[in-house]
Amino acid sequence: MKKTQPKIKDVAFVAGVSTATVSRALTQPDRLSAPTRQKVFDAIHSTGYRVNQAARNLRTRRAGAVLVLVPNLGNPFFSAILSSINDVLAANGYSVLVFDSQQPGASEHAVADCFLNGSVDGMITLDGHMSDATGHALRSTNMMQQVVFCCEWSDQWQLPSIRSNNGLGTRLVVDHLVALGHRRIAHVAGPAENILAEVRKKAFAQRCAIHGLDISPDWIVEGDFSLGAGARAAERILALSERPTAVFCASDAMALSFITRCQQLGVAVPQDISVVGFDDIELAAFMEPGLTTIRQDRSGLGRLAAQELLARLRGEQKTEGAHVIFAPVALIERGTTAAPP
Amino acid sequence: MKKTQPKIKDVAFVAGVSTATVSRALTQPDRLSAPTRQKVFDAIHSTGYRVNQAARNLRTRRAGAVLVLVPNLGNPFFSAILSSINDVLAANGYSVLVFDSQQPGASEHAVADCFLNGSVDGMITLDGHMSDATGHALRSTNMMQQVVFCCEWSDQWQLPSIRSNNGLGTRLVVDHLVALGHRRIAHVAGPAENILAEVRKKAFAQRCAIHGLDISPDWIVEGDFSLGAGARAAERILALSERPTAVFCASDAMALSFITRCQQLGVAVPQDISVVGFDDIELAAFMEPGLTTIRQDRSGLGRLAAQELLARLRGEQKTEGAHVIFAPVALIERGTTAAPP
DNA sequence: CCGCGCGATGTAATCGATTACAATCCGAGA
DNA sequence: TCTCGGATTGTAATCGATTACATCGCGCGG
Repeated sequence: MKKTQPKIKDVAFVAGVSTATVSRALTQPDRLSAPTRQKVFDAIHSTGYRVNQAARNLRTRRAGAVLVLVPNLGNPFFSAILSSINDVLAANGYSVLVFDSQQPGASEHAVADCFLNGSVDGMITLDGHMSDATGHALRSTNMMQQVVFCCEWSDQWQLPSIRSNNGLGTRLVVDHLVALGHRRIAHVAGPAENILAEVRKKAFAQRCAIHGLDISPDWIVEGDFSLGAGARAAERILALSERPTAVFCASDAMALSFITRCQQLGVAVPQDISVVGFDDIELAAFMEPGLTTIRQDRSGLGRLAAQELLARLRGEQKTEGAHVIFAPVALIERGTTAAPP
Repeated sequence: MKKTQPKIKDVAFVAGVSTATVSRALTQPDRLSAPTRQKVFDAIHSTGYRVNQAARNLRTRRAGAVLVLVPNLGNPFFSAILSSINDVLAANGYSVLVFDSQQPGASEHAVADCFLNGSVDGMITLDGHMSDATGHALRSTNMMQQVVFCCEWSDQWQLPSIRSNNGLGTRLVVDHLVALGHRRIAHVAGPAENILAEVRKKAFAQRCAIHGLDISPDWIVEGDFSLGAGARAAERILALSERPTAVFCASDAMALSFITRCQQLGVAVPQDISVVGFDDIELAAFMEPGLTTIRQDRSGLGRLAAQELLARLRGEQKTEGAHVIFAPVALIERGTTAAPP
């Protein structure tokens, strides 16, 4: 049993060639004659050689890793996206380093400790927030070219962004409810500072206006995408004197707990009130009644983001600045919407 | 604006010291005199210096990264654990590299490509399966010392393992149901080859026997922890001529869809049938009725696993071989259990 | 006053792979 | 026959930090 890992020199010795030849066999096999290549591969197998990544990284000034910033890793919506990002990057020889950006100061830290010291080649962030400090640090090291937003984004930084068509999704919701006959529609929004919350809220207001609906300010409730927020919103909305007949929740999690709270308060869904979510998490199909919602193509979002980043890492980025790709959305009609009472 | 990142040599020049001194300021500040240390830190700030990880890794033969193998990244149960693993490791200067072990051949690949070439220092696996090839590869490179199981485990490899007290959790479930008066209890198990499924199923049978319950083989249904499996199990169990009055599902996801399917088939929970889950995912508290279940300390599991690994990376492992730590579980009584009809 | 020991710092070897440049060989064309 | 070009392979510099060892200076006991 060997004490130490074999190095390229050992392989070269066994194969009877130089270290340069071994290295070339690894990185550009075409440049070697067939017999030499074979000798080297045999030697690699017989010695059990493995390239030392640290050495390779040092020399090539690459890291072979990508940072993925996730706001709240525990949220299943994000982890599905992470999963598909991981698949694509792994298939292309990149490792995925994850960081939870909700950790206090984690985002700064992650960027500082991983990006600037060269331990990652690029970054995909699912978090639309990017502090000035982080942004400037990235810019000053020319790393801005290797950052891609996914799902969320920030208008402050001109960066490529893969996102669902939130405007369309919202319009589909409003149109669906209006078609059913609803004219009093509430909206449980995401947190105020969130770009998705903002876009969906604005699209909701616009679409309602187009249909000539009169939306009371009381019907717009701010949430935070979480389960708890849906329940709280239900209490507020059901307590209103002029109660809406339908609710558009900006996330499935909120829609879910909204419905639960309605049931607990003796309000039937969809008979008394219709509810629509956003995301189409797996559970939406497995509740009773099934949740009517907007499907986001989570694996597509992750895949596209990973591919966009890969293209940039290869130096193929066509467009400079912001390059926005919209992933498709679709209305999935299930059982939580019906005609108003 | 600088073209290139400053290196240690540049800092040394600015500070008027040698590179060795700068390096020492970074890694063992105590060994420097106060004024020198100050000079170096000033120079580091003024140059904007960042250590090059690849170079450091090469020299120190460390990677500063840990691999986490997750079966199905999209599963929120795992992502919560991943999140706490991440917190602990990040706080200790390690990056977290994730891999989805469900990718075909990914597990082998991940270990081969990351572990053996030195790009990670250790591994936490949430997947109880470890192929012979992987295990032997780890052993042959002395990497076995730096592997920790979390949640799931394998008896084949004598490795430290952090797990919930599955036996106790299962006993709590059975005792609870028996105390309510149930004597005909079904079990929706996990997949056959899964260690958690096996342990819970066995504990279930044993505890039922202790209570003198006669469990029909028809009442033991194999699932796979997923939402779909719960619905299918419900169909099978409700169709039985001799129907059980309570069901213990090996995961909350299965319990949830089991209940949904019951409702769809006109069977009331808990009036007609009681249901208990396992995990206590966040949603369990937000459904109606609330899901009675066994709480697993997900963040504790992740934290303990990370700490165990850190101890081993520091070379502090006390015990050789298998070191099992049990995380506490607790019965959370909500609304899906009641006395039998 | 000498020399020992210790703390602080510098010099240079080292980690292991990549790659610019040089050397060699071989066949084709003049 | 000689030269030129291309394909193949070797030599050695290089990436940037760490650290063994050497050096220096200083205080203190003998």
